[in-house]
Amino acid sequence: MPTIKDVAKYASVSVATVSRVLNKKGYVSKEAEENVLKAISDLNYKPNSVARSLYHKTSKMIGLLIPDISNPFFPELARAVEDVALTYGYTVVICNTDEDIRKEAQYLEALQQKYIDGLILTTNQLSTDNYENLGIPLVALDRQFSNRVPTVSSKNYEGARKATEYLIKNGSEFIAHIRGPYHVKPADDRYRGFKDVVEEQGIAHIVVDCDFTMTNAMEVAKGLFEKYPTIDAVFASSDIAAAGVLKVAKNINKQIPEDLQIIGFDGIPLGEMLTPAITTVAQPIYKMGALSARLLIKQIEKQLLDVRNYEVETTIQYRETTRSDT
Amino acid sequence: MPTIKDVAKYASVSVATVSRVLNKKGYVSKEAEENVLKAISDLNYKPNSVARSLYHKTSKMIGLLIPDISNPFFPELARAVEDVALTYGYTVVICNTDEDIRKEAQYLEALQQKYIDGLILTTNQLSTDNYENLGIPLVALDRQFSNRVPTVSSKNYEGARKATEYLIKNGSEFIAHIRGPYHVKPADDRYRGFKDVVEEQGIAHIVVDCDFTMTNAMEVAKGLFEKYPTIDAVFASSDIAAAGVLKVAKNINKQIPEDLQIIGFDGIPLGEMLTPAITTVAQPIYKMGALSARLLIKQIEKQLLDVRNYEVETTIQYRETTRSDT
DNA sequence: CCCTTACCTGTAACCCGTTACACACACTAT
DNA sequence: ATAGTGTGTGTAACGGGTTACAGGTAAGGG
Repeated sequence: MPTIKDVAKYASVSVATVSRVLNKKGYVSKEAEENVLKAISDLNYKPNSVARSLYHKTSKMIGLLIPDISNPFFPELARAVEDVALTYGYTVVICNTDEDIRKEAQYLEALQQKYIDGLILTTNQLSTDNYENLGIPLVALDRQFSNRVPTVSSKNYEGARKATEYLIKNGSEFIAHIRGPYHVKPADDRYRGFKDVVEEQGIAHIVVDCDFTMTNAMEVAKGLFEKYPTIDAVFASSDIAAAGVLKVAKNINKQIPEDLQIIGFDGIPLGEMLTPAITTVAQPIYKMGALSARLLIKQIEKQLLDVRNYEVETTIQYRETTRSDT
Repeated sequence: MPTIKDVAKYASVSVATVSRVLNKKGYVSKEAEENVLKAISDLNYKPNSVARSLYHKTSKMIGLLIPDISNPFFPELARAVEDVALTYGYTVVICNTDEDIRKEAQYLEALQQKYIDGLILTTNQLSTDNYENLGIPLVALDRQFSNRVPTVSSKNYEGARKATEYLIKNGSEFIAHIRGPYHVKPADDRYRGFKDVVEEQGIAHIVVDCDFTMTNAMEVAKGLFEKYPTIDAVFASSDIAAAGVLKVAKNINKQIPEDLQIIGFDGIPLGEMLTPAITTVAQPIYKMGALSARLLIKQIEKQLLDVRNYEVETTIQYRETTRSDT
């Protein structure tokens, strides 16, 4: 690979002139510029971005910390981040943290040593300081953890309310909520939305815990239906959980949506692939990912943020696991 | 962030000594070592990997070029690559190429400029030279493209044969094959496996094309069932396609597996989530990803490869879209 | 004709590690 | 006493860019 020195020699100028041409900075005569340009193309010269990084202390790389790319919620998010990053000339480093504090710390250290330009966080096991001390721009995606960090999330509370109200409107009288993990903000908000509505309207209800896996959701659902056979609707905190509920319900021959309504949350593609397709409170996942990437890059490029916190709308996707459809 | 000079000053030694301690190379007295170690921990010094990269022309980063992370086949692969990479101290840069020649070229250039240490390729739009000219270790994953490049793939031809034979054994007499894109080697091999079996056994069959999306699969399946209502089995080249077929079949009230058997290929988690769960020719996806990462890192670290090409076994996951189950 | 200003260019320091090389010392072998 | 080996340490060049600074030329104004 040719270096800037080779180009300089070939074009009979100094490296400074080459650099000036490359960066379109400072004065360069037309003649010199042409020579340099020709040298660059003749030698097929590509500036070395590591050397640039070293000097500028930036890397044109951003990190995306997610719990697990194989959780179907994240690929679309990652895709959006990557798409936006690419258009601005950034590359994305994906880090699966498994919500493990040690892996997270390990990644943070590695990324910092590489002069990573910014971080999108959908995970926050470490204390806030650990992130802020990195001294680089951050965006919290889906989960918020500090009011100093710009955040992109969706209206989880409202979405949960809408879902619950919809189930009730369709005639359900005993609703189960399968909630997500406790330390996760969206799961808490969805739970609150559910609880507030059922309590306001005096509807019989039950809440059970579940992690992010479908296997767990199936176990939980099985136990639920055995213990409370009269449950006539389930609001699941994720589409994965809803899919698990659906599978169990079909196995025990419940008619969907006649005997049991199911509504999920997230709006992942899986929901539509199932039969019956799952009604869900959809978040604009791609949009959230893209938005957070833009928000991050804006910070990196020292632009002022007009809005620091985005709460995007959720919309109910009316599909086949709920009755009536308006 | 402290630099090696700060550490040297604090420990009253030269930077060379600090470097020697860091890399455990050359002679260092016990006393000096202790001082340096103390300085490192007192100052919380972390060596700057960009500077290291510049000198060593390596980056401890590997690139993973995939068509699209939101295609459910890839997250598990990416996850495996990332897990292995992490244990060897590498970070992974994910590149969604969309099978687009220009995006691929753009990534290749960016990665090369960053001194990327190696590449795992599941995509090959560019000509072989473009990859080999990078002068870095490569691994072809899922698709092979040159006998100079170590490859990890699964026995697509055999898997397809097994699937087709299984459908026939279960009594199907008119089998459709929904094949994948033409330029993709695994799709071709699966097609050949299917064709050879139906021709050997003189079974009525039809082959139709389809891309990687479920929407397309649904369109294709709809057309197929309208035109050939007597089709009694479908072998789809991917689980996504199989899911599309299943959905269409259920919509037109075909009894699965009584009226119609469906078998997919890949073994993505989705297959199990559906009801009925899709019988599929499963590839050990995680294993393939992990294997290719190890293969790549071995090359990067100049170890000799005892085996250069891995063809992993496929296994039929007997589930609910096929009859009998042995 | 002198001074200012715009334009153009090169030298060298800098970013932060790594390592070749030189030098110094202690000890053994001859 | 002298050469040779193993230790221990520092200086400086290097990797490949960027840029402050110095210095040079030409044009325009007074």
